[in-house]
Formats: sequence, C-alpha cells, structure tokens
Amino acid sequence: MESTEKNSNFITNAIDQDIKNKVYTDDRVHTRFPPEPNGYLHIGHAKASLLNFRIAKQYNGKFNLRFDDTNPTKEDTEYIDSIIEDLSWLGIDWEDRLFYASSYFEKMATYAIELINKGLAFVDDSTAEEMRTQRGSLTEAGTESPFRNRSIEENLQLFEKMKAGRLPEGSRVLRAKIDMKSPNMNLRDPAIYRILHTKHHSTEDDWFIYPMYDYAHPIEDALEGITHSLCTLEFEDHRPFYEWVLNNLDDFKSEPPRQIEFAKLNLTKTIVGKRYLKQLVDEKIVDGWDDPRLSTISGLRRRGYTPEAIQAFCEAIGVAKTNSTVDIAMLEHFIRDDLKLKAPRLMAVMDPLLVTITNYPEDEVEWLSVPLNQENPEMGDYQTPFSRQIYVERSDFMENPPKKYYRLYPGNEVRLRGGYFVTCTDVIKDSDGNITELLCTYDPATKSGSGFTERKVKGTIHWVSKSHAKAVEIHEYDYLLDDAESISKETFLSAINPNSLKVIKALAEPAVLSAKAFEKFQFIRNGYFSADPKYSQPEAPVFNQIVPLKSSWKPQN
RNA sequence: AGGGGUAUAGCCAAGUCGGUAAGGCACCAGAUUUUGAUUCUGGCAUUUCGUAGGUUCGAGUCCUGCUACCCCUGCCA
Repeated sequence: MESTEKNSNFITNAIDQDIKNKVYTDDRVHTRFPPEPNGYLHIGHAKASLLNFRIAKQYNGKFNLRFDDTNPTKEDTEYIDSIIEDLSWLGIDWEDRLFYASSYFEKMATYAIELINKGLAFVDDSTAEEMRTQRGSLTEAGTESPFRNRSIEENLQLFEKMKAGRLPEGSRVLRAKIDMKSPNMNLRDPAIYRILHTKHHSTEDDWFIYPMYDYAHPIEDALEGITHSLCTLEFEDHRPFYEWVLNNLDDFKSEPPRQIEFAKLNLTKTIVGKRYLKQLVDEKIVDGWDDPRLSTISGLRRRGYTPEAIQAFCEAIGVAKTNSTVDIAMLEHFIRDDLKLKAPRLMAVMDPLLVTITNYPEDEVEWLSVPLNQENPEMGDYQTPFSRQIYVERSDFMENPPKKYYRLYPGNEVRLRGGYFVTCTDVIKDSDGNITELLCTYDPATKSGSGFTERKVKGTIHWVSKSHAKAVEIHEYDYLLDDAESISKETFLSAINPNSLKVIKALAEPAVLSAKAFEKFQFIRNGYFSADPKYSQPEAPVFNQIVPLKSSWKPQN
C-alpha cells in the first residue's frame, strides 16, 4: 500500500517553505514532466516523471504531461506514442492535462513582440559563427552585435518577415538583449527564435520560426500555472534567464513558476542517457530501443521489470543535487522484491544432465502436486509429472565435491523438489570422460507431502521429467558495461561487453509452455524470467532472464 | 573577468532552532527453510560528516581559508 512516511528532500523542503511563505494561492502545487519527443524514455526519465507526479500527489496538486516539441528537426510522432505508452505503463496519470509546447507557438510569438516593443529583443543578422565569436569565452567578456541597436520598428518588421517565412533558414535570429559581459554565458544576448523551414509533426507548415528552449520553457510553465518546475542540474545556469523571461512579460508577474534543479540518474554497469542509448540502437549493437539490456523503459518492460519495481526503486534512490551513480543491484533488489509473491515458481533446467532412477518403475508417471508459490498459498497448487528418467542441472552434480557441497555426488542423497529423496549410485561417462548420465535410487517413503521426517537432507534440487520436458529458449543477460571507473560516456562504446546476451536451450516442465508475452515466473533456483513479446510464439515462449536469484553459495577450495 | 553547483559508510541518502550521525542497497555472521532463495536476528561512520583552522559548554549544521569533482562559450533540449 502507501508508504507511511515520505522521505523529505530538498525539493519538498523548498515547497514547504513556499507554503509557509504563502507564495502560491491556496498553497497550490503544480508540476509537469516535459519530454522532448525525440527519443525513447529511459530509467532517468522514470525518476524525473515519477518525482514530478509524486510531488503533485503528495501536496494534492496537479501534474501535467507536456511535450516540449519546439524543434521539428528532431521530433517525431513515433516518440510521442512511445512516451505516452511508457508513462502510462509506469502508472503516471496526467488526467486531462496533456499539452504540447507547439500549441503555444502563437502566444510565444506575441510575447516576443512584447519584448521587442520593450526594447528587450532584437533581430540579429550575424551568422552562427559570428555570434560564437561575439559571445566571448568563459573568461572573456563578449562583444555586442552590430545589429543590437536596431530600432524597435525595424525589429518588428524583420521579426514579422521571419515569421512569414520570407527570410531564408538561418539568416536571422531573434535575440534577447541582456548583457554581453555577463559571467553567465546564457545571459549574453541568447537567441530566442530561429528560422526553420521544417515541417513540424503537429503544426505542420504553419511556422517558419521556432522558439528556443530557454525562451519557450518558462512561458510554457507559466501558461500552465506550473508552480515548481523541476529539471536537471545542467539547467542551473539557465535559471536567471528563465526568471528574466517571466519578469519581463506582463502576463507573468504574479505567481511565476520556480525552477528547481536535481541530479540526473546514473547506474553502474549500464549506460543511461538518450544520446548514448541512441548510439547503441543506431549502430545495431542492441536489438532496438526495447532491447532487454537497455535502461530504456521499453527495454526494462520487455526484460520483465514491473512498474511497481521501478516505482519502488525511484522512491528508494531519492533525489538530491549530488552527482551520483546508483548501484544496479538496487534496481535488481526491487524487481526481486516485487516478483517474490507475484510470480509462480516452476522448474526449468538450463544445462541438463540425465538422471535415471534405477528402482523406479519403467513406465510409471506420477503427477505430483506442488505449490505454485510457497510464500503465497493463495496461488494454490499445480501438477507436475515425475518419471524414471529426469534431467537435473549439470552444476548440481560433482564427482569430487568440495566441502559443504550439498548437491548430488556419488553416495549423497538429495531431495528432488516436490518429489522424492534420491541417492547417486553411479556416474556414466562417454569415451572422452564426459559425464553423460547419473544413476540414482529413490526412497518411496520420502515423497513430498507424505509427512516423512525420519531423516533430513541438506540439498534440494530442481529437475524436469525427461519425457515431459519441453525445450524452451532462454535469453540470459549480462551487464552491458563493466564497473570500471575508466569507462566514461565518451569511451563506453569500446567498453561494451560483447557477451551480454547468452541464448540457452533449456528444458522446462510443461506448465510454462502456455506463457503469454510478459508473463513472469521464478524458475526455481535460477531466477526470475519473463516471456519475450517479440520472439515468443503460441506454445513456444522465449524467456528473458530478468534477474538471477541471490546466492550465498561460494565453492570453497 | 570567469560564473554556477556538489562533497555524510563500498553505493544511494536523511539530517528544521547548533544538543551528540535515520533509512535503503551491498556485504558479513547466526537461526529458520522442500529454492545455498525468501524470512528472521545481529554486525556494519565515536581517531565520524572533503580538508585546515575558528566561534561555542557543545559543530555534519555557524564563520574563514583550502582541495576535489560536475556543469556552462548550440540558431539542441
């Protein structure tokens, strides 16, 4: 259910202050998540969107979804669809508040004219290179554009021509007139409108000019009545301009939104960040945006992660201003935790070794009744077939076991989960010395559920009846990257783990065959698995390993 | 003439007015266990909060100086 106590963080502290100071009418809180539809969402977006959504909820406020579609050269409706799908799946609810920055284009242009009329914006003919030179450097002041002091009248006329599409792309730009000597580069007369004769996915051919993010964003926020505009750390330097825009526009004098910045999410052993994910997709290093190895929302979903696990993870990592890298083990913890009671627990053998139970009748088949999830009795029992020949995991037998090896070895007795105790009597090898089969005997008195308590056994292993075993393809994943500190976002491509996908032909008990896409199981002692939506066929599921089970078993000497 | 940020355990992270370092992950013990899982119990910052000083009865919190790391010179967001 609901977590009883919310962790406080610097953002809720700031909101609490605003409430104390009565900054916003009725102590209202209104947040938003403003993705640009130019790619797929990843776990970092999950953090940001859930943060905004939760804060709104926590203060009985409102939350908007807004597509920041101000750059038609990069954006596409494909991304809009995927973003809506991913956010819905994550459990985020924007009710009827789905907005597009592009629907404010007319108003933004009107506000630009207001700035021109106030002498706060001018049309610049300088080329991009000239502007770069004018801007100065981090340690040197910039110089003013020769077009900076055009008359308001001329600026108005030129801006109108830009807007009407009568000026070529890139030929002019509308700039805010602030301070070329500012130590903050973002205040050195930033461009607020550029000419782009590109078809926009939504406004199509209506516009020839498009607003820049720094200009558009405060207006979008203010128009929607946003109170707390949460964004990532790299925008800290942009905040003064955000405030400049709102301060200089008459409509936004009262209760302007407040920008608060937080740190992006990084994860160990993988890469987060749209730009890098796109590289992996474009260079076909992975199987599309929803490759189960990626940190995209669609990838995590396909891998088998649940919204609940991602929500719990995002809550647990908190939010702060420290640049940090969260251990991927934390993400894995939350999917195990979520699936623990939800997933039926069945048996599948990844690397089969044949076992013949020599004292078990040739043609007999017993249907054993086994709980689907011992920790969740409500799930009930199911039937699984047992017979004279079974497969066990090759790693569950050792001819010369180390100390504290509880599994099968010559002379040792183990429990077959849901079945009987068996004792290994013989090892059969081929001419090369490879083990091809084990001979065991079973004790009929030890049947599961019979109440047998006379002796105990240290090890319980999983198995599958040979004649009932179904071949099932398993995709087992390793991390995309090492944990090495030497890996940076610039060099990560060369550090990609070439063996991150391992395809296994496993043998599973019959019950798994009916698995539908996204259906999840625990394969006992192996981990959590989810039926892949792309490769699974009716009665022939392909499973993605979501995460292995934890194990404290370490072979010693 | 540079500016803006951040430093609390292996990893996240809380720490209102200065009052004697939450929680989670990971890890380590032990108990339970028909999964070496789960569950449970205990351990895990007192030459301690990047560092050196200062103020104070008392400092992670206040002051001063250092250091390290991140961000900023798109007509991207």
